[in-house]
Amino acid sequence: MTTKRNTKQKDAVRHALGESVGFVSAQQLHLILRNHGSTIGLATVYRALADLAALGEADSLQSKDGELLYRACGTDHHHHLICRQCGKTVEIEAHKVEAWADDVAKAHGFVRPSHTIDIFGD
Amino acid sequence: MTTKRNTKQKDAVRHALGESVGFVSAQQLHLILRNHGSTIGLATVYRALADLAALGEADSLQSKDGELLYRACGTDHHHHLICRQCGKTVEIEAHKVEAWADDVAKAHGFVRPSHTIDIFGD
DNA sequence: ATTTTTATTGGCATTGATTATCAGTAACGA
DNA sequence: TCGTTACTGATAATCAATGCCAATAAAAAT
Repeated sequence: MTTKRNTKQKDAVRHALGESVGFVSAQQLHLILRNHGSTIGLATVYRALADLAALGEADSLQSKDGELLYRACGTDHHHHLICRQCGKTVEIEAHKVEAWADDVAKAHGFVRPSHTIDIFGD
Repeated sequence: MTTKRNTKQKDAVRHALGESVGFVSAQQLHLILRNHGSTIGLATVYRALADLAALGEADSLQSKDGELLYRACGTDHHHHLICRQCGKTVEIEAHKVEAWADDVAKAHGFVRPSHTIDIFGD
């Protein structure tokens, strides 16, 4: 079977993501890493971010124009309150709302419910 | 000042959107219209959809891969329960959740709160 | 430690959705 | 009807994201 390997590049992405405040795009992270002397490739940044997101180490959401943005996070599920202007982000708890979402899905016969809940303001 | 004009193309898009069940992309709508004999341009479909969305006549959301999807809708605010497989869509009411979202935003000093709440299942 | 295996990398080409450009067209008020 | 100018449609351009592939470097095996 295929086994994941730990590479310097993935660590670099993980670290850069941890240093960043708020959400960053793969392109931005790539630039940041290059500016810090790394020779990491753009495709690698995309792959690393996808892996981190799959592992639950990173959290992703889509910006208004469809760009995928990432942010380091714990493994607990949570949602965000995001400033439209400065990008400042606040993590929020939404247990009751999540339960509601699951109930609504089940009530309509849907299985494996998931949801996207994000709040924006200025 | 600039005045909006009513054109056959915009009407065609409005109509095709009304006929469609669930969410459709601009590309899909363009194909549908061409298959029905229209010579409408792709760019025009994009412009018409953006206008309709701005007017509140259409509702938009982003698919998992970043594609913008549109759907005709009334002016009342609502949310969606969407099947990941077939795209079937159910409109749902979420007054309590919307109130919660506004409260959370205000509690953190954010103004002009808006939100995106969508539920997915199979 | 050295060799072997193969997941991963990085540069580049490609895809695909969306937007910009621009000359020609048509909506709407005068 | 006429003139203004918003709108259209074809095409080119943009840009995030992915596919491709020879070269590299983790782990495992020796």
